[in-house]
Amino acid sequence: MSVKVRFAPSPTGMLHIGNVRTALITWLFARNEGGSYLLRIDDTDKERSKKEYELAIEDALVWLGLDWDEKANQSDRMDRYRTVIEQLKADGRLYACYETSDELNLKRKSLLGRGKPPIYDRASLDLTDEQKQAYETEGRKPHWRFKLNHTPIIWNDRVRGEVKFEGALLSDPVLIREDGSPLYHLCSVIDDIDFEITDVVRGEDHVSNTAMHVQMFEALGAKAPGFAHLPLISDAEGGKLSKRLGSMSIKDLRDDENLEPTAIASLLARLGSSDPIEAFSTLQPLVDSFDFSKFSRGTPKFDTDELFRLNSKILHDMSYEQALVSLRKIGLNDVDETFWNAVRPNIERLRDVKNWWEVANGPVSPTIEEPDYISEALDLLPAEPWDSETWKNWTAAIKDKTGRKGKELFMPLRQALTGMNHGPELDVLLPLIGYAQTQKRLHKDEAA
RNA sequence: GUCCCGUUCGUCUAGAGGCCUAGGACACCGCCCUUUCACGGCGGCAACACGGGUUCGACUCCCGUACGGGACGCCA
Repeated sequence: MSVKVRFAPSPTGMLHIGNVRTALITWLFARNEGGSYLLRIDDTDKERSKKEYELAIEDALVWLGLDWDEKANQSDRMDRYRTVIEQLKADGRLYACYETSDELNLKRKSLLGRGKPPIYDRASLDLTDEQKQAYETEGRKPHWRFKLNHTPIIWNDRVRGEVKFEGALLSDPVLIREDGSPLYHLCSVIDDIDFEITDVVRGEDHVSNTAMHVQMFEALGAKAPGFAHLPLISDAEGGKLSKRLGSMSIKDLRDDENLEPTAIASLLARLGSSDPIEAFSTLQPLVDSFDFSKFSRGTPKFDTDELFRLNSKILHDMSYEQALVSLRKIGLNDVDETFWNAVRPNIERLRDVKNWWEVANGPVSPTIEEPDYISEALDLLPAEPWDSETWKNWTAAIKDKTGRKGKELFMPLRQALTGMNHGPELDVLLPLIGYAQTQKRLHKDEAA
């Protein structure tokens, strides 16, 4: 049977680095297996779900190159959930509870205070019809819990191996709110059944949920899918991802940091796996090499510096054809192949091309520390026309005249011409700057 | 607090009792290339958390300690 997976974000905010990782790895798995990918929008929380976030999520996935074969919104499936709810009630797997949130909080605190795990005590399970009636007349509405079997729960996880849970150590999950709306656990399991999901890929923060879900699949007469729980990633300091990175949305990385989507994918696809982290300009090699068994169970550190390194590398190797669309997007319509090839080894982000474009087309503030030397150089500046040999001829002449060589010879010229002490090869750059501007920049007093 | 998971070079990891004087990748450092910087090529530095067992032998198995992560919602 071919694999079918889903990525199920809730549209309550921008995708952040952790979400993207799950989305990517799930996708890589599907594509590697030749399976299909469902984008499922978990928008059952009406309060927090927003259409704009849903669109932003889709936008981000498209940008990253993660295409989906099918899309569904949980908000469109409420009727189906209601049907299942009735079935579960009829089967006696759901029971009505009347505690308020405050009462439950109190119970949890008290349990915690006594050094016990805060597991729901099932007090409502023993309510008589009369007692329930009394609550109802009091104006209380029930929320409903799924009655877990107190038996061991075992599954074979693609990442964690055999995972064992004791049913008795889990709280009966609330599946239906007081207002009658279904909660995540219920919707997720029903959808996984209805959409015939073969493998659930998610973060390890879900392992205990999975234990409950396994019993829910059974209760609904379905075979549980396979599971893969990835370790969460932490930030470079080893702390929780939330500090800075948790708020680092994919939008920030794209718009503010100007990163290439493949840089992000290159890092997230391999971080925590035994494959080396390499800069890839397409997703295909990541698809081809994907294997859950390569992932370890430890929590890897996500380092943004690594992201920037990969980004530089990808840019350095990027062909003009590949860069073209992005260059247009940031308004660099006149950059031609010669210019691109000249500057790409010197950029870290695509928009750095702008800086070099300004260096070539002025104005710049030249740095002139040795006016006498620069003025000698100016005297030797060849007449037009200029070509790729001009720089070589010019510097050879300067070398003869001044006896300088190496860094002494070149650096002052670079600084005077570009205002910087690093940059593209000057034999390429010089003709792009042109005679007129070169002459201006070598005049120490006139900012050109 | 309880339960689960983890701990090998700075980082991501290989390692499933003798193959390990612990391998790779990235970073770092050095050299080379380039009559400059960067790019590129080559090389070097660098780790088994700690303490007990088990064993002829432990990075590998067991127990404990420490540290880190996760879970314990009418969020997903």
